[in-house]
Amino acid sequence: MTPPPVPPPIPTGEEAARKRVGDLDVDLPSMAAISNLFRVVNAARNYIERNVLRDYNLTFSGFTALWVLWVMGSMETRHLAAEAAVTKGTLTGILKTLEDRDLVERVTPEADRRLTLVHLTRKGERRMQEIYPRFNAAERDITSDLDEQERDVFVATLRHLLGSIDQLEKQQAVKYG
Amino acid sequence: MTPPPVPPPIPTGEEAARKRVGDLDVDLPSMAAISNLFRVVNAARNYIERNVLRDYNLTFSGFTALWVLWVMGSMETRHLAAEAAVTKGTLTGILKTLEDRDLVERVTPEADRRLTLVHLTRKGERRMQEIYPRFNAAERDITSDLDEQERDVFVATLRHLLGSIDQLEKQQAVKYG
DNA sequence: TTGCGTTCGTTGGGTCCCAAACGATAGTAT
DNA sequence: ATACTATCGTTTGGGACCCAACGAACGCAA
Repeated sequence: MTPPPVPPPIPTGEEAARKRVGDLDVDLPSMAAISNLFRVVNAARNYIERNVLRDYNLTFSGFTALWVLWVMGSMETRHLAAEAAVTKGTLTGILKTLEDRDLVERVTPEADRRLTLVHLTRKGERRMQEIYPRFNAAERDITSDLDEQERDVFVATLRHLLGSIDQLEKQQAVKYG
Repeated sequence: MTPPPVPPPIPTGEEAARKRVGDLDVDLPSMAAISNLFRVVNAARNYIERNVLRDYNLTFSGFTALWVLWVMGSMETRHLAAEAAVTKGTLTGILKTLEDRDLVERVTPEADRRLTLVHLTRKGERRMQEIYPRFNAAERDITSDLDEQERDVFVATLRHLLGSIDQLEKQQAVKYG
């Protein structure tokens, strides 16, 4: 179906960037890696939002919260925030939106009244069963042009990077903690 | 310290995700690729914001706009928006912030008074010369654990994905355009 | 020249996002 | 009991973000 055999295009601006910083002491390969990383995520996010989430009036963040609850089950706010990679304050707003739409519910456990337990409602559960196949189809669309090996290597590198950044954060924590 | 919590602090969730969707007809490798992709970008963005941009009171978006102007020179709003991967409306706000700080300036060309030309001020130029080396150092931090080959393969795959998503968008455009 | 479709940047409304401050609650040491 | 301290989720304030709607400006044709 797709004709173009291989050579991946160099994104607009990469050339200009090379020229501009040519004089300075700049590591070009890491610049290419990070800037293209952000480009890909922006494009992927837009694609998924427009082709899937839009139909359910969900933001990417809202979907992420639902997904975490769906996969891992009911959990406390702070853990959900960590899993969804947002602050507690942000999550409060996201949950408010989702709760207004009856997709999640908050419960205060009597054992410790500081906590808030969040869980999917029936409606939220049904909604996820409806959405996730389409979400995954979009994920497949995006990666379907990679062969099996390229895809596996890609995932391995992503995990590698996650580990590296985690190490960096820990070093910072030691310095300033 | 925290007593043993009811929902265990889950490391990554990849395992849980596999279990949860195990019954459904789901493509697990593409799920791993996309979800880890977003994880990495969240982590990288946080690292850069906290360790570099924070010192200059700049958001990631603000920096991106400055960077595009720095690398590619003065340009019209709609092009800047496209390069920075935000909508025109969003850019209006970003530019307002940057202009309030005298980092950029807006000029209406007489030839076509609908347009707005944006360029870096002297201060903006100096600021970028100051920031970019540190920004690039952070990029290097993040990728420094990859060997040369792994890094190059990674960049090639990112370009590959960019091309794929671009194709997908074009197909949508044909469908609905 | 008057009208009309198009192309700009901006505005408005709702959501998201963070950091910091806050109030309620819980645990512990006086 | 009375403080002190730590830990929750929420609130607040400023910015970012999208989309849809808007008005100004343009270009062209009747």
